[in-house]
Amino acid sequence: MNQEFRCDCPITSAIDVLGDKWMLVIIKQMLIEQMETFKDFIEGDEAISTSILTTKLKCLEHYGLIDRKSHPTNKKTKLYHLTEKGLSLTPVIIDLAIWSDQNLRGFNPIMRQSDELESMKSNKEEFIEKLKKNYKEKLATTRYIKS
Amino acid sequence: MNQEFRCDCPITSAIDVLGDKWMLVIIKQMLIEQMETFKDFIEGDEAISTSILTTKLKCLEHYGLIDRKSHPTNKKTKLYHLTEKGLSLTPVIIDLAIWSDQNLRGFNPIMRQSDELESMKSNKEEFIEKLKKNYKEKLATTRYIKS
DNA sequence: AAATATTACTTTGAAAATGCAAGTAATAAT
DNA sequence: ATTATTACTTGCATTTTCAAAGTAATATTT
Repeated sequence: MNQEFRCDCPITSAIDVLGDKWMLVIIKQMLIEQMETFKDFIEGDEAISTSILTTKLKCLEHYGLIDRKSHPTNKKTKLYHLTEKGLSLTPVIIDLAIWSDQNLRGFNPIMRQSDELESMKSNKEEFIEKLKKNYKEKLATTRYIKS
Repeated sequence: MNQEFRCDCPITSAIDVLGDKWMLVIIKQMLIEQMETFKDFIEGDEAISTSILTTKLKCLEHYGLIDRKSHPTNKKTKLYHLTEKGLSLTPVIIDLAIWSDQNLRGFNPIMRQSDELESMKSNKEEFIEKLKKNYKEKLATTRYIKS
């Protein structure tokens, strides 16, 4: 978060913020896997450690990609949700999914197959809009009921 | 390049390969700034060090995103070029450019303005195809003439 | 032909980022 | 009242990054 940017290139600046092992993974977990609490992330397949999670959540908040609210009924739980700025990374996430499906299967044999990949490829823009709409709707209704 | 992948998620796998400060920067430098030699990268605005450059070029080659050829007339120069696999990251690069332009200007005040950004946003698919075509055409003709 | 410069590296060691394990404070459940 | 859960923090080890110096092959200059 200090000495933030290497140069004046917009692409490099994006990588200065998002280019590490965790920032985009956390955004993906929120957008696609509906994760919203500290516990959700800790228990995720990617197995992030608590210290890094704390650091990265603060960084995501610093750049305005997520917000952090108290749970309405459980005071010890914090809820992390994507902001519009965070949601606007959906195209990047989807492009990475498509690219990975087409170019990384030979390197990661256990990579899972998704039924959504065909729809992603053929109607990318539509898929992106659906994902974003879906996220916002779930936010507006029943998200934190599990806790 | 060892213990490569965290889990079976395609998006996380893409980040396992591309999620660092350099992999996508180098691909951008090749695609947009027509860099192709070791020296080109060393002298770039991002100021990569020689040891990291060596490591990252090897990694990019390992995943088949670039290839490495001898210069046809200068034997001490190696030429690094994007493969089809590498070129297929163009959508990711463009999405990052658009996102950065819209969301990071407040954090990096020196970020440069590009005339191409409007065209990127309004005709994304077309812009991507043009960039790729352009890259291939330059490769086929006059690239390494400067050396 | 000899000396110098260039290119693409490798090596070394220090600094920074990552990550594990243990601990803590506030709240909730039993 | 005791135990469990959640969201952290702290300390330390490991891994990654990276600057500086060195090297080997080739090219250029004198």
